[in-house]
Amino acid sequence: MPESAETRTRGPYRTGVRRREQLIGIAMDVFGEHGFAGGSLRTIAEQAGVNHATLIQHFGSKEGLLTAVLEEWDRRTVENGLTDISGLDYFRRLPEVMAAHRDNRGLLELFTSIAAEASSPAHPGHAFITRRYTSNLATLAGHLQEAVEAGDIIHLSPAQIEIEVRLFTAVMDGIGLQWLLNPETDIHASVTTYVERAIAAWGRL
Amino acid sequence: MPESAETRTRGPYRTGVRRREQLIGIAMDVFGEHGFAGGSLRTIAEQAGVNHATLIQHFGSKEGLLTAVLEEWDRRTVENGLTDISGLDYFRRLPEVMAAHRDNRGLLELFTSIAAEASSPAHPGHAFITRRYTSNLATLAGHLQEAVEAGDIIHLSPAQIEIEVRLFTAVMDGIGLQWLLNPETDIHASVTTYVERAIAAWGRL
DNA sequence: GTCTATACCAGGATAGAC
DNA sequence: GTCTATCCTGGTATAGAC
Repeated sequence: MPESAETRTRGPYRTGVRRREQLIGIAMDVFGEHGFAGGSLRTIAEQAGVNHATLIQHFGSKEGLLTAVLEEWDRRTVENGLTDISGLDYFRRLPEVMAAHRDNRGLLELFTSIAAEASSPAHPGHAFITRRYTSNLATLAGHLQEAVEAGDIIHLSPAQIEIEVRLFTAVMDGIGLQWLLNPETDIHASVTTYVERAIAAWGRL
Repeated sequence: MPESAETRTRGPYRTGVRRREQLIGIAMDVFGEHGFAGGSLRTIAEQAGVNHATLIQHFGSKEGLLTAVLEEWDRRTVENGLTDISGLDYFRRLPEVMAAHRDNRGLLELFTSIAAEASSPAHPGHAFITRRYTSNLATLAGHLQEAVEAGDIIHLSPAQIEIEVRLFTAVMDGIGLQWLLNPETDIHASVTTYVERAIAAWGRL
């Protein structure tokens, strides 16, 4: 096509970017419902109205699609607030964050099943998941340390802090799973009970 | 042990029963490592030295094999003690039960990934998992109610009891997952901290 | 740059032979 | 009981159409 002098950046790849987002969204649903290994490229492609080869074309492989989905999930959940909250308030807000999963069941299904599936080091998502957990635990530990330094709670050793943030994470993961298994589960009540009890314990440990 | 010579239990299915147990054991490892969808019948069959069609013959389908594996897992974990323990002592023993997972990583991997994957009602293991959770929650609730009636702890409403047993279950599931992702995780320390804190709270809620 | 058609191989399931 | 042969689905790779 070497003829026109003015090569405008006319939108050919707008379609591609949009298509990519659409495919990631659908893949999120399918992986969420059937797990990574259980959700097929052909199913995702069919729901998107494209050929399954298009998925490979865009993401290189099924694993590449998974990575894209996990990154999108990461982006969405990190953005969901709590950026300007710190110290004890961060923990006090967690019940709301958890309750928000009610509106994103697919996302929670996806992350829960991938997290469990990727516990095996051979899984394509293993690195992503371990990084995510390490980072989350560190964030929580930072806020807890901050609360200690602000004098809001008693002193906690690094080992104690690690135990505390692991328990918080466990409660959120575990209650999330129970809600997936039984939507009658009252996420907010359980997590609130835990948060209040933990903060009370930190005051008189 | 001589028994009635009348019972026509001739040898042929001794092999079958033993083979079946062997296959379940291998399937447990493979599913534990690659997940249900990720572990192939051919891999399991190869490790057992039989043809993959033999697996279908014994268990009807891959799903049937999964069910057999889950039931075996159920049998093993239910049997692992705690049958004659009740009330508050039941909760005090949970850290040991959790710590025992260290010797059965494959089983914990299997159950954790299936539990998450099976949160979707369409999954073959959904019925098993929801039944298991319902039953476990009921068992825990029974022991907690017993502790209330024995006067070991303050009165708890049914709603409060549900919250408490869900939190216990969440902690065990969540800490188990974190240990799978990072074997350095100190399961016993975390769960012990939680148990002590919960029991303390039940004394002065 | 985006998409399709097609071929290839692994894996689940079935039927029938030994 | 176990195997072989066969069928269908699904992940991957390539060629070529717009």
